[in-house]
Amino acid sequence: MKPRHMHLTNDCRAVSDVLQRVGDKWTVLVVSKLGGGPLRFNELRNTIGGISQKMLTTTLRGLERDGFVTRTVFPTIPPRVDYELTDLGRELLVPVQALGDWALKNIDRVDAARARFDAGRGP
Amino acid sequence: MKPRHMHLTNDCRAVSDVLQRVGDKWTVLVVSKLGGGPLRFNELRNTIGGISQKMLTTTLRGLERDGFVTRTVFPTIPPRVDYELTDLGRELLVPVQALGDWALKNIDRVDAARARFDAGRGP
DNA sequence: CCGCATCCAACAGGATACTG
DNA sequence: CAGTATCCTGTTGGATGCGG
Repeated sequence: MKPRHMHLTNDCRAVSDVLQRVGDKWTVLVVSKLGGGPLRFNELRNTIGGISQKMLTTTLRGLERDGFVTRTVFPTIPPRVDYELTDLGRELLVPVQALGDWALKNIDRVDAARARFDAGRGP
Repeated sequence: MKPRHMHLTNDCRAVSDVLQRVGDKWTVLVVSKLGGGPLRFNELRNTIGGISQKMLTTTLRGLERDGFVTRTVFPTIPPRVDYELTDLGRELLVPVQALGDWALKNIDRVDAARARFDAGRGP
């Protein structure tokens, strides 16, 4: 006998799940780089700049697990691994970019608010 | 002599700034509750459920600093504090809810991908 | 009622060194 | 080249107690 509000808590889980993935330090950057087409591990590493090997691996594993990117290994020597957005990943990019665009358009207002807030505190 | 790419790094800062705020544990929940109108501190605390006093305070301060909510103190005894979305806050809600809706619509696909991924690893 | 201060556990994330 | 393993740090967030 499932409570009728079950879907509510579940929905919250779903939403904050996605939001936290989007909010972590590198995911959005990686996904948007992959938006231009498939890239190899080190191509990603270089075009991003500042990301550690560990975090790139971790981020990509998470994205792969959630079905946002595919990982293709070419068994050559030296090895070569391509990462590419799935359909799901490209669809995610739409609302995420909308949010990004909003951020760009309104960052000045946010910065102004911060300056105002900090001014009323420090001195 | 500012480098011509300056705005690029700045843009990144702006975007990841907003994304991290949105991605933290409670911000979106708080903002969406406030979407229905102003609420007092403990009203928020109760309708959310599971948030600690400390985190609610921290979250609200951050939102206030960034200009997303206003904080109104009524100097009564006992004190009463109302929080309300600003115009900026309400505008933020638009792309954020779009992302939330996307999450709800696609959570099944994500869960399926996770199940597939985990199945191919454990045994 | 509102919120700050403190302590503490858990985790995110960076640097480095080592493998196939 | 593309990882895995290890260590170490800062930050996040929960619990509790005090104060206006």
